[in-house]
Amino acid sequence: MSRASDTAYEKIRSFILNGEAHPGMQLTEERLSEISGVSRTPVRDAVQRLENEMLLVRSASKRLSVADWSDDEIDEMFALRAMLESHATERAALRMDADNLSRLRDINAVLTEAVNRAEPDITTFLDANRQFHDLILACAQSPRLSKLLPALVEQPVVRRTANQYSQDDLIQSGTDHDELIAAFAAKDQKWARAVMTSHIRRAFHSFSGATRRTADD
Amino acid sequence: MSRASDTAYEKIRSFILNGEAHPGMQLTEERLSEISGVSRTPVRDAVQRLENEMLLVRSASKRLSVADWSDDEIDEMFALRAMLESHATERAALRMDADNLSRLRDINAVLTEAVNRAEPDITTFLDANRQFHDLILACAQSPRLSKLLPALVEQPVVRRTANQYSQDDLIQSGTDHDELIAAFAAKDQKWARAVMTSHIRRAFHSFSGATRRTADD
DNA sequence: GGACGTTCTATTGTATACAATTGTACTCCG
DNA sequence: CGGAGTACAATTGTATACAATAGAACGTCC
Repeated sequence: MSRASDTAYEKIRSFILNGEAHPGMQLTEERLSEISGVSRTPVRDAVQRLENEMLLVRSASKRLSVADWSDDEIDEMFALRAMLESHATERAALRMDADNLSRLRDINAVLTEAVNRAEPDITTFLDANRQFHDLILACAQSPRLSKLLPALVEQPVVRRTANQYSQDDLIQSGTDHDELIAAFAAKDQKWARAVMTSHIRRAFHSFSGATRRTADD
Repeated sequence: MSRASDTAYEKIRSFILNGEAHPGMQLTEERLSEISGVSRTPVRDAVQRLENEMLLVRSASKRLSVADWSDDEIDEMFALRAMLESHATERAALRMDADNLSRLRDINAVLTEAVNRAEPDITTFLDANRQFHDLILACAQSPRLSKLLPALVEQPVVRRTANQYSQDDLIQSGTDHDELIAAFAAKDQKWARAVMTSHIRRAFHSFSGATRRTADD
């Protein structure tokens, strides 16, 4: 989109994700306009986008507030993401070419290096991880998927997940990616799909295992 | 959303769907503002929604045009819809209560009556069909799905599909719904899912069989 | 005559002012 | 003292005017 609209989107998004806003917190468009430094018009564009990603919700009558996700909703998000991203992977396996395959290898080399240090570099991991998944999505060549998936790969969850990861988990991520690359190289759609599914399901359990300490523990 | 914004959405949508606009046709915001009778501000809201549904696309540099779907994109849409709606059905099967079950029965009674006439009433069929699927989606109780699915159930395709249907196809739709109701009554998630999947896949083949006559005919 | 650059026009993007709606607090009556 | 009604405040929705940008058309220079 446009410049001011984009900066508004970025600013508001990071305002929400960097913990400056707590779930359920009410926000007026004017407040968001102050935060992002642009007028309400581009703010409204940004807000609509964030509503689609369900980072913001329009409560009762048109009042905006920061979304508060229930455990069930987060579970659902992982389930949907697993479904759609596995589907994307299956498509990508069919359409993968040598160039993109080698790009995937390069990206994962960076990722692997970052997590194998004595002190893993989470930021680099997150960045490379996103690049990796984005490239697969691009290779799937499905405009629909490209529109739907990003709304499911919410940073808050991904980030919290990564922070919960042990170093072994992080390294396993790199290994999963290696196997995906192998599946792509073999043009084996089913294999690729299966690896992606377990990759995401593991992330899910890592996340929910680390954050759900409801009754016991 | 708001009043003007909604009327803009409706007007533009029907402008596109009722064949007044041809795929690829360029549209300015001002033109859309004339069509819908409101100013550009609410038009832009509506446009953003229609972009999400991919009825409109922002070409090259910010110019709006009516979407033109390739065969591959339509295939993909059915595939995604089958996936997500089957998932919704599985969730709904778990959460279905007696009230909603009886509502489904009522809706399908209307549908069945409409398609069993000498001259099937397509409009009533479409309306009842939409209500049926919407209610299942509501019973799935997943805000995410409720946000994602509608963008995949584009009227243009559904409508064209229905028009391609033979009367037997229409009647079969009602029968599918009956079986779904039975699966819900039995609280059998897998059964419900399977019926929904084949319900949508059949619609897909009915559609693509009737409309894909690329080389011949 | 063709290609590049420049001006002009069409279109989108942004800000601001105003209208409509919703929430809130206060008062007045029972 | 409580509740309904009403005025006021806060917030969202809409219109319009203006700014920025992309496209097209024209002219000039080689």
